This record gives sequence, structure tokens and C-alpha cells, in this order.
Amino acid sequence: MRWSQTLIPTMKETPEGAEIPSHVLMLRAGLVGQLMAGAYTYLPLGLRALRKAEAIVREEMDAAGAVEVHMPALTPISLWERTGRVEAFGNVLINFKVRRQNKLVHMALGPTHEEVITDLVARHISSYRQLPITLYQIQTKFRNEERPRFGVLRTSEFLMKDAYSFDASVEGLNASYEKMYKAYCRIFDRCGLDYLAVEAESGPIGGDASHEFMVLADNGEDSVVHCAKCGYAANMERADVGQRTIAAPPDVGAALAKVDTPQLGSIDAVSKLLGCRPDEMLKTLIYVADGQPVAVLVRGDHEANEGKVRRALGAGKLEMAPPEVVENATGAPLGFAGPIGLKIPIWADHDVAGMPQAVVGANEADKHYTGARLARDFQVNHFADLRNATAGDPCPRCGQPLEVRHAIEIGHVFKLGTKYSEALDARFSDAKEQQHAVIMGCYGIGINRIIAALIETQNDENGILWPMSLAPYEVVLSPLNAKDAEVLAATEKLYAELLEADVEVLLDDRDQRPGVKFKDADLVGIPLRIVIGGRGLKEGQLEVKWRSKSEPTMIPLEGAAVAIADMVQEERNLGHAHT
RNA sequence: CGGGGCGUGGCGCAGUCUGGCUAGCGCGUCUGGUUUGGGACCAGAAGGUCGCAGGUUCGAAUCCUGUCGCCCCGACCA
Repeated sequence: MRWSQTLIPTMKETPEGAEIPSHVLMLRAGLVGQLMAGAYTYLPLGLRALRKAEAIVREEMDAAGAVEVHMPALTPISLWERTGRVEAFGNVLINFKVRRQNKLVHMALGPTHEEVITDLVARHISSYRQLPITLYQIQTKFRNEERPRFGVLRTSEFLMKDAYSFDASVEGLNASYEKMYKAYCRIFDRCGLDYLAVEAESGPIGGDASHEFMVLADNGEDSVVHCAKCGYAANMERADVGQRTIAAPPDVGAALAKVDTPQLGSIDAVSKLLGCRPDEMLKTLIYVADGQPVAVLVRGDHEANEGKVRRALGAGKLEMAPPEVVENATGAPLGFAGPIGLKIPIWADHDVAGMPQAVVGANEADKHYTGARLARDFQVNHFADLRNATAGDPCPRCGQPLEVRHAIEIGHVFKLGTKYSEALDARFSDAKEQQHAVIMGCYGIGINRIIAALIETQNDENGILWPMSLAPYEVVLSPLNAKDAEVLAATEKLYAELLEADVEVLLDDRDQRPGVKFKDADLVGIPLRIVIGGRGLKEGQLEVKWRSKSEPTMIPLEGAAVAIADMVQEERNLGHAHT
């Protein structure tokens, strides 16, 4: 492609509003243009990178035995009603009514496709002989994001590869899951991403039923805990803080005392007023578990984790208690709950046992207790791991302190079980003529996020650093004086030969000064740059420079196309070699 | 949805507090010329309902009210 004949609107300055590196660079390098909040046009360069990521995903899905389909983005609302996800998605589900033959038809744009694919399987699969099968598609998803942000990282319309496995047995599901997990590793390896597969919240199935693929990045929206020593990694919500018993520390001798804390219900406000640290306080949270109120105690500086609480209690449904339930259970308005004298079951996080004394709510408006001591002043019915991990917690595998890192989620694999197959009647007959719900797994990759995460993590002060596998073009030709007949002839010849050799080449044929071409080539980040200038040509040489290296090398003009094609080919293979 | 910030030629900004001549600057674009190995120089030119609407005023980019949009923090996120 000739630069002058495509659209690459590079920018010298950072557009107002772009803050994180990937957003800044995608705009400056002319990869994307914004239409409105959360909606971007992919310009020629950005689209080429996106298509390459898509092709890698497709190749690896096919190699893993998955079969491609393409489902409509437009779906009937009834499908989502059957699985209860109209409520679950709420405002995120973009839905509307259109008039057809004088009747209103209610439909939704698919935010994901479990329902649609399960309906498909329900219609066409009825025997164990048709299983297992994994179907996938690469398609635009729609979600009404409350707050789109970070450039293309969080948009209301995005390209997603979603795959769904269908098995007759749990063992089969595990095998399907394993295949997808491995395919994901190959995909992200080939994309040149530095990623982590972390244990994630797995819902009702439990165990190792869910992994998220994360790229560590300071601007990532997710948090993961990571052990630098043994490599343990987990989603912040999922991370095991450990089954441990903490011995009661010695009594510091403080007596229980009731103090006034007028209007102050928050940990922050009370700690300021009383001059104590949040970790010297107790948070008392009232939940409703399967209709029954329970109290959950965590240290003031910790965050309760609803998933962990639900599992510990063995509850099906868990929610924060509404104000009237809290008042009924504690006798005090929100913000003044405490464990002393509380009549409902009390669960506490392990770390509560390690507090010599604590500031707690007094179950009385505008009052707290200081000096509250476990066993002496209040009782706990059960101890469990009930909180989110924090930096410095011991690694559950090796005990070293964990670190918390921000990350971008680029993929998620999940064992679904029979939630959707039961709701949508996707059943099969086994060899003994018994009917069972098909056992499902689902596997998603955010294609746009592959591009954004790569740019976010692989850039320097001059621009993007593409791996060969995703680069919009593999080689950029930079003739320095396009009007010089000799330069022009050598450039055109090389361009034609490289095209002939199936090298993806961008010819910077603009009548610009060298500095402009170099700056743009660096910004756009094409991996290999070939400079054709009078200086080298006199000696029959071309300059070849990798974007990732600071120094160029010279190669003979004679046979240059073959040499360059070889260099490109070698680099193309690197991604595969990693797997 | 709560908190904060910003809307001025294609891009980046100044001017707004303290209203006042024809709304400026840099980049980019166009024309002519000189240049040609890391975002050139000279000369000239085009391009703006100052987000939108209403109000105050002799006079509004500037003050007031409303509204729309974008960005950031938080809440939410299958």
C-alpha cells in the first residue's frame, strides 16, 4: 500500500481527552477515530491490526477443533426473559421495540450469546452421538456501558470471539475447557502479549472452573494478586487469603467504653474522630442470606467479598440487607452495627481473631464502643475467609507476601454447567435413552482489547512497538527523496519485489522530509523500516532498521527483497515458536 | 447515578476571573520559491455561528440560567 493512497491521519500532539498510552497512541498513530463516547471507527491501520488478531484467534480456534458460526446481533427479547437475564443485565442490555406489520416486536442487541447458541443447540442437537462440539463466532457485541472509558478498552460496541462447548459429561467439559485454555495461551503468545492466566470467580461450579487472561498494566481496570516468588496469580475477588487460624493476641487491658460518634457511620469518619486506624476497627456488615439476616465481621481496612461469604454460608442467595432489616436486627440505623449483643448469627473473617481490641458499632444511634475484645465482649459463631485479598497478604501457595497489580482482562474461560441448557431445554439422550441437559463451557476473547493491551504495554516515547504478528504492515519503505530518479527507481523495484514475495509493505511515497517520515514510521510502529537514500545507494546499500532496536544495519541493494523477506519470515515464526 | 474538569478554524492551546476596537498563537492545509538523513525556511492565502438556547447589558467568547457533548475519579460491570 502507498501511504499517499490510504488514510493514516497521524497527529503530532495528543488529542484532548486521551490519557492512557494505548488511547493516545491509537489516536496519534491514526489507528482509530472516535465517533462518540465508547464508539470508535477503525481506520485502515487499526483495522489491519484488528483483522490480524482476529485471524490468529480464528486459526487457533480451528486448530483446537472449534467450529465457526455466525449468529445475529439482533435477538428476540423472549430468549433473555427465559434465562432471567433481562433483569440480570438491566440497563446494560440494549433493547428496543420495532413495528412489524402493525405489531411491536421487542428485541435486544446481544451483549453475549449464551442464550442464542444454546437455543441453536436445543434445536439441532439431541443425541450424545453429536457431542462433544465447540462452536464459536467472532462478532460485534453491544453493551450499554454506564461509563465507557480508556479509549477502546471499554466501549459499548466491541468485537468478541465467543466460543461455547457442549459436552455429555463433566469429564468431557473438563477436556473441552482444557483445549480452549491451551488455545488461549497459544493465541496470546502469538500476539506477543505478556499475560497471566489467573484463577477467577467461578460461580456455582466451584473449583478451577474459571480463568481470566490478564495483561498487567497500570491502567488496567481489574486487580489481580500476584506472587512474584511462585507465580500464583488470582483475581482480587477470587484470591484465597488462606484457611488459617489466628491465635488471640494478648489482652492490652483496655476496658470496653461507649463513646459518642454523632452522625458518623463510616469507618473513615469514625477513625478520624477517635484517632484510631481503620485496622483497629471492626466493620459489621448485615447480609440477608436465603431470607435470614446474618452479620459478617471484617477488619476495618478490609473489604468483605460477597462470593466468599456466599460460599462460606452455603447460601443460594445473598444480598446486603436493606436499611429496615439492619435497623430491625441491630436496633440502630445504618452505620452503627456492631457484634456486641447482636442476636443474629455472626461470621467473622480470620483476621478478626488477631485483633487485640477493636472499635465497633454500639447498635445504638451515634454511639461506638472502644476496647471491644473478642470472647470477652462478643462472640463469633464461625470464622472463615470472607474478604478480598490485599497487598501483603501471604501467598496461599508459598506464603510470600502477595502484590496487587492492575490488569486488562483480554480473555475469560468459564465452566458454565447446565444453567443455560436447562433454562432453554438443550437436552440430549445418552446411550441408555436417558435425557440430560447438555453441559456447557464458554470462552471469550475481546479482540479490540488484544490490540489495546498490546499497545498499552509495548510502546516507547516514539510510538507503538508492534510484534510482527499484529503489525498493520510488516515493512515500511522510506525513500528519502522521492524526486530523485535513482531513489525512485530503486524504491519502486523493491516495493514490487516485496509485494511479490508476500511481504506486507507500506510505501511512504509522500513528498515529505526525512524527519517527518521517520517520526511517523516510529509512531505507527511498523517493525521493519527500509530507508532508500542517495547516500546508501551510491555504495549499492540500503539501510534496514528494526523498530525495537536503536541502530540500523546496511544490506546490499542487490537481492535486498529476498533478504528482507527472509528477515520478516523469521520474525513471523517467533510467535509460533513460543508455544 | 454521585464528585470533578473541559468545550474557541482540522489538531493543540491563549483570551473568560476584571465585558469594550477587526477573536489571537503554534501545528496542519493551499499557492510560489528555496530546501532534503530525525517533525525545514521565506513570502502569501484560505479556514471560526467562541458547543447550543435563552437572559442581563449601549456592548457578551467573557456575566447569569438552562441544555448538549467529551474526559477523569467513584458506584456498576454477564
